[in-house]
Amino acid sequence: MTTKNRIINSAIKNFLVFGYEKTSLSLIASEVGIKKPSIYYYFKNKEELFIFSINHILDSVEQEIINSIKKVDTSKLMLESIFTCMIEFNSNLSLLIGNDYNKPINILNLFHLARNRFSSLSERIDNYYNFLETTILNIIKIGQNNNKIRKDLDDKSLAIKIIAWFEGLFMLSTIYSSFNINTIRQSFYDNMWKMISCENEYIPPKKEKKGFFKNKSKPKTISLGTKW
Amino acid sequence: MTTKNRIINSAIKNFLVFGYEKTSLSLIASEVGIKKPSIYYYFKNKEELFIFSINHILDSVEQEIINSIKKVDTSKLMLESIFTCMIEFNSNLSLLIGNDYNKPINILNLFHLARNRFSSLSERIDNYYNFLETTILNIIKIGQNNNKIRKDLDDKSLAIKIIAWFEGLFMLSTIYSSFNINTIRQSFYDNMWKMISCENEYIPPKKEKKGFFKNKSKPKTISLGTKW
DNA sequence: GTCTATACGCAGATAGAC
DNA sequence: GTCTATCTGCGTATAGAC
Repeated sequence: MTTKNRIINSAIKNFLVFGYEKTSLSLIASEVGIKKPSIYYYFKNKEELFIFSINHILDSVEQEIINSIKKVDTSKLMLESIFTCMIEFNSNLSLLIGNDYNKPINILNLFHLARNRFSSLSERIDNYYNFLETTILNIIKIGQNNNKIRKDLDDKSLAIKIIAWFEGLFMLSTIYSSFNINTIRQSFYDNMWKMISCENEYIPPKKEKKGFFKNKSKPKTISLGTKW
Repeated sequence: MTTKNRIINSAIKNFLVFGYEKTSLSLIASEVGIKKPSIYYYFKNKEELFIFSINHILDSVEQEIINSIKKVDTSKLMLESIFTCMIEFNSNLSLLIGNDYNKPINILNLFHLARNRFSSLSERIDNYYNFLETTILNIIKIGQNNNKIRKDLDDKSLAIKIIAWFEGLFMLSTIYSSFNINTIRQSFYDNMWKMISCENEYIPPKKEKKGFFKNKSKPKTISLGTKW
């Protein structure tokens, strides 16, 4: 592994854990086992190192998603493989960070900072989400054509919704300690599929008239009490 | 408005836009129209000011959610009012930031930083999500009892999923410029309700046998091509 | 390529006058 | 309560030797 690569690795690690400002070049240098001025031999400044790191992460995750989709051939499995891929990419980043840091990692955070600070990264991140959106949209269309995904759901807005769902889960797992993504990932995906797919076997309740929900009849008052 | 309140307002504003490190006390002071050492009269240090600000935000949003739920009486409207409340709280923060900054705000970012840095905030944020989770869970239970929300969806995991969904939308709107939350908020909610509610009028396709999806029969190969 | 030495600026924070 | 003046530390970045 070249010095340059070791610098990049350490940079990604520290940017993920501490953010941009709090990551110091001295820290990166000491982790790599060189002195601070040596970093300037490879990168013009901190900004260039950061931009390089983020681009590197985005290139990798896009490539992994493309590869993983190719291995399966149903819309259900394709969506699942994107989901798995995103989770595993996250896990790999966690691994990169190592056991020393047991703080949750949050790549979205870094993306947000990257966007605000550097316009070139703003474009790159848009490209990434554009790629995700188009990919998922196409999978949905295939699923709808094959009668596997509900046609009453608008494809375009469903695509965005799925992305938001995935990202929201990652986000939540880093800011809500009671929530562990690994314990629910399978049930989450199954449940999501249940909602969007034609395999839905829900049988409407028989005690209510079918028109009930459409009427503007005043529903029973539901006490929210103080219990919760 | 007291000096202390003006400091807090400016602090929230700057922490939201620039994050913790990049927000300097000199900047806050100059915005408020005082000198830096005056801040130390009200707050022990930068850390205390930050912790105070985050607690202030969380208290406000919790209160707004509690108030907004009380005004409606069906599970559909309750969920919708939580969603609306979260969106409006976000808009209010945008307003606070003012037109000068047209960068998207992202409160989740700040929560993540807060968690990692200060353990008292870590607890406070957990409390907030616990509150959200319990509130939504109870609404779901009411909805399921009244045959308005699908009973084949697990209530507890649905609650988490809804939170992830909302937060994911906010997150996405700040890191994906093609996506504007305001243009899709109503269709998003309607669509979500379509997925979780008993009002689902989806009719399974007639050309396929019902057992088709359950068989492990090899599906047609779907070419992903290079077009996308 | 990697180092030592060092410039420079700005951050958080304090002392003490008014 | 608010200020001026000042301390201290650490960050990015550069010059130039080896």
